[in-house]
Amino acid sequence: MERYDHKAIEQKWQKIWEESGAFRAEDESKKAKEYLLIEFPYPSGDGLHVGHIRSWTALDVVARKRRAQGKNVLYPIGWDAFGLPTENYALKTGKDPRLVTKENTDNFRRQIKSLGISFDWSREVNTTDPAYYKWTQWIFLQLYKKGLAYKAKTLINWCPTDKIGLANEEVINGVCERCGTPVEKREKEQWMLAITKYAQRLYDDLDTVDYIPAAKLGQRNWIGPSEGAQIKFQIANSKSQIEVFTTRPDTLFGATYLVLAPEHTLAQELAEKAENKNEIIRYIEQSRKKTEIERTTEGKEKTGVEIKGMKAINPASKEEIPIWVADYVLAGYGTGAIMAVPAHDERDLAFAKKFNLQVKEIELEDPKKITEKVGGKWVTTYKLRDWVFSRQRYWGEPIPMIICPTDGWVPVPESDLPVLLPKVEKYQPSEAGESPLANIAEFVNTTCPTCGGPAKRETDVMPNWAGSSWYYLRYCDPKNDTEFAAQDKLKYWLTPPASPKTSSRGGVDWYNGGMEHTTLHLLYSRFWHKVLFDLGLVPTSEPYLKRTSHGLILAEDGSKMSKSKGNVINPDALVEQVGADSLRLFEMFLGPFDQPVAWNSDSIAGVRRFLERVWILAEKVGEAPLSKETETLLAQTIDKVSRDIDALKMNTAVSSLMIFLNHLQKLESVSKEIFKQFLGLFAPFAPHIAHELAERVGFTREKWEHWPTVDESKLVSATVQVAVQVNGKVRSTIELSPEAGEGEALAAARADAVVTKWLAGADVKKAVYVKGKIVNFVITSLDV
RNA sequence: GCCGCGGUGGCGGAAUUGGUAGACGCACAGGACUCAAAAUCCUGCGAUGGCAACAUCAUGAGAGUUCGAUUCUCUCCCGCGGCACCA
Repeated sequence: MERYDHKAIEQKWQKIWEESGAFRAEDESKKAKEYLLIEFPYPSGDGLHVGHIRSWTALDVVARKRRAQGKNVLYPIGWDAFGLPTENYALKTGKDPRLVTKENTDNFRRQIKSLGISFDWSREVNTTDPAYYKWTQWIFLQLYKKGLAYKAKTLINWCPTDKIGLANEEVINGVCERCGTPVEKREKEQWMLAITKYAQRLYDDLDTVDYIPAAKLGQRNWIGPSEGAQIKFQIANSKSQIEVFTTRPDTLFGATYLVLAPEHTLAQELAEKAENKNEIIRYIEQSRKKTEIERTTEGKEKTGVEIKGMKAINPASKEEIPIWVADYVLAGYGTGAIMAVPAHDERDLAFAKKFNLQVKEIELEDPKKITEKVGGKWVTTYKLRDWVFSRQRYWGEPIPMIICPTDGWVPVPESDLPVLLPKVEKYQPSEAGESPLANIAEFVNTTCPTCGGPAKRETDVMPNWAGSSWYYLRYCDPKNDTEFAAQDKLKYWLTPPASPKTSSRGGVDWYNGGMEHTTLHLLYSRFWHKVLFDLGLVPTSEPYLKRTSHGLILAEDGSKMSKSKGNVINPDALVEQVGADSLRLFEMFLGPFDQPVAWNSDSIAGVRRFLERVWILAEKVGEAPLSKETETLLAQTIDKVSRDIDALKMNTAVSSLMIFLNHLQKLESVSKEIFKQFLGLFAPFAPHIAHELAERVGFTREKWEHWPTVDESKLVSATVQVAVQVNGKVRSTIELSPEAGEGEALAAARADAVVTKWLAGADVKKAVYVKGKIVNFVITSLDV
């Protein structure tokens, strides 16, 4: 047999798989379906990251195993291609983002194909494709029609030099990433999505899905419901009232001052009548200029200013208390105003101490009774805020709205979708900081769909989160140009076959992605899905049944891989040198899948050697007797590998394949049956070499491409080793039948020569036997 | 500061409900093969003492529960990730 030539073998099988459409999911199938999903990548100019390979290979192993188990598997791939890096590259070079995206996706596609990952390429989607974003826009219109999209003023990061709105990511230590100018806050009318209307359902329905605990907890903390009271404080000698939110109405008697957030509208209004008007206005302006990062780097030192000449009345004690403005109170949470109880709150205490405010010790009231007594409301508030959906940028989906002087905001008629993103000369925003689209008269000027008069298009585009909030739906029916996906196809791919017709439980069977996406992306996507569910457009109330996460791959020194640090591993070179199968196996063997690992090329040699030993083993395949030992080890290996794959414990799955190979290698010859079963287990990890060997040994596809089953009767070996402890320390081991009872075990243990020595002249106070595991004698030693 | 996840040989890591700590792999050392080298194969490989049998110690540190703790509880230290004045 010639030596193992990974290049020839991998190219050969990749061609066969491509030409035969081996991994195409069938929309109509008698087989049970299985929908496996990875987070579709952003096609960056850096090319494929070794971290992509880790996560996609793991689900590829699952996909190949499920197919071998007779499932109709959907394992799709696409591109989340709108976004900042491509746009910034266009800003710098003037190159059309469409072109850059094409180049990058071509490169990614080539790289992924060279790894033999069993994606269904016939369903490839791209968020920047008008045939795709037509439906992203269409979903936005449904949100608008349901009253879930609205315009509101918000503060954005603004670079006065570049005249551009910045993402948080582009603000480094309070200055613009590009030019170093201090970033300001600027008020801007933006499209908002009312995700908070779904807060409680997004919270409660986590009980119906199977996410890793950290992901559920992340979502719950982000939504952050808290129960409490809204209580109105009358301002003395005025008609105005300040409404506060508190989780501790029981401490109402101890409220010795009120605090307004600087952004609170009342702060401005009350300042007008205050004795220290200018001081207050200055404070409000200062805190507005501060970026969030500045606020946080200031540490815990509290700042604030009293509204002088004005008092509020504590509705419980009827005492007059001072009113302050301070930026430790956030406008976006609760009512933007708090009652401060220094005796019961650390932050209030710190503030009170700094400004010499009264600290009043009190007896606690019943929270609900006191709330009712002072005319307050019992409410649930959430940390979750509505989703800012506008970007004053170019490389995103145009928001399909038109503003008409007579009719106001009017949605673009569905028949006119998609609103195409026009080509532009310059990717710079307009002088006023609007999207570059605002510079294109042909785009902006249009007619009102309602009155037919002249009107203007919205020039904001959507954030990247838009296209990724529903892509898993498009995979079910990616070519459909009359609906985002046909109902029967959604039903087939999202509904568990066994579930009752009335059940809305279902979704993608298994979604794996990065820990960094378990809050925002998952939450946004769940929100859109629930809206579509309410409209009767998807069959399930949740998008994903199961969610797992992978750990990052770091550079050898434990830092993040990045182009600027020059520590990025290029998978192309490894595929060339050792082959895709070695690289796949190596990444699976690297360490626990859900934990971060540092890259260490040293041990690639080990998995490459493993593949070569499998290659050589094929020469020994023939007629061979089957020993009890081999039978048991086979059963144990099937059992272990099967369970490990389903739990994503890929490193130990590979290790048990190695143990089995080590055993087979010692045999004179290996029976065809054993080798076939070994290949079955091995194929999902190293598919190319497995198929090649199967062909060479003469297995037809029907004969070997199915998942081996465990013969339970073979799983247990005839004897087990049982450790014998004396006072908790292992002194000897004995061979026992796994069924041996306590009497038999203790007798055998006492008969052991070493144990006899340890027990000589001692009182056995207690003897413990755990079946098949351990014997422990507790003795009082006479030596002491 | 809060939340989450981790800390085990020279290195990556393994250890079903508490039950023989170090599987598997890397590196290293010795041997076989070879004129030689590479590759491959065999053997060894936590630390300390001992020729050895063996003994003692050892899973970040310290305590606790238990016949028995890497695993459970408490306190503390360190690393990584996320959030951050959330009332």
